[in-house]
Amino acid sequence: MPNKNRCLTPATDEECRRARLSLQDTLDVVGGKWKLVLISILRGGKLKFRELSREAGISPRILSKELKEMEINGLVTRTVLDTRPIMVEYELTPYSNTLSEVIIAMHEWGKKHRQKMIGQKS
Amino acid sequence: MPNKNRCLTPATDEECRRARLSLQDTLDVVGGKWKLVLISILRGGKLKFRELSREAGISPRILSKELKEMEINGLVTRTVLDTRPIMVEYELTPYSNTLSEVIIAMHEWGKKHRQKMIGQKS
DNA sequence: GATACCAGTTACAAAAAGGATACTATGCCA
DNA sequence: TGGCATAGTATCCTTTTTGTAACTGGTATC
Repeated sequence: MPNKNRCLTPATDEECRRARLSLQDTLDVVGGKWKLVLISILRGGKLKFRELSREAGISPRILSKELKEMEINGLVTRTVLDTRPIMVEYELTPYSNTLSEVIIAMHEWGKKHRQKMIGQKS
Repeated sequence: MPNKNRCLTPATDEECRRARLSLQDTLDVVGGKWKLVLISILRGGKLKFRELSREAGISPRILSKELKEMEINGLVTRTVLDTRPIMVEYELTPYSNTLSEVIIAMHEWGKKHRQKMIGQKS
């Protein structure tokens, strides 16, 4: 029996609207081209600004902007090291681990999708 | 003992690179402002062009473009109904269900993140 | 014939994102 | 003093994305 409202999991239109808002909240925080990629990279351990820039292939200007936003949202910490020359380490916060499921789900899907695409070629 | 490579789950740098590529593949297909939102809406059942436009609050121009890309990627089907005036229904494909985990993970995270943000206000 | 509905498209404008390059400031080393 | 490395910033420009408004074409209705 088909359901009248616009969602499967939620029971009411109101819950449905809220579910969509949640999705959009997530997209506001980790949407865009870089944030999830940066988190994915940092899951391997803290990195310095330059290293991160090289690793991700992202220009310093954009990287700086992304990291600031991620710091505001509590996803990374910024630590200035007392070295010469000064270096800055970026590290994921424990809170960022709550995104694991999202990232892993996207890893998995991308892998399967690529296999599907390759299969279709022949 | 800290690991030398840049990932936790994968064992080698090569696997790590591939994991990141998978993530980026996924972002290529469902990244951007609208695609996951549209899928989320369509999970409640097929909708006509206008309905979808109103429901998502997206202009016809963008909606048309997004739907074309999603059709190419095998995520939605487009069916012209023989009605006056002609209407077109968009429906998720079975393949799009493979994105469930991604969407649900993002729903959940957005919900929790919002609660965290509200908690921090006080 | 005027009006209204549907599914889009077209043309134009605005905004956001991204990239390249050069630059600041600090301090080491030779 | 000059050269190098670090972490960014500043400036300029191009590309991409998004939005608005008007419009096409087909059909029904008043």
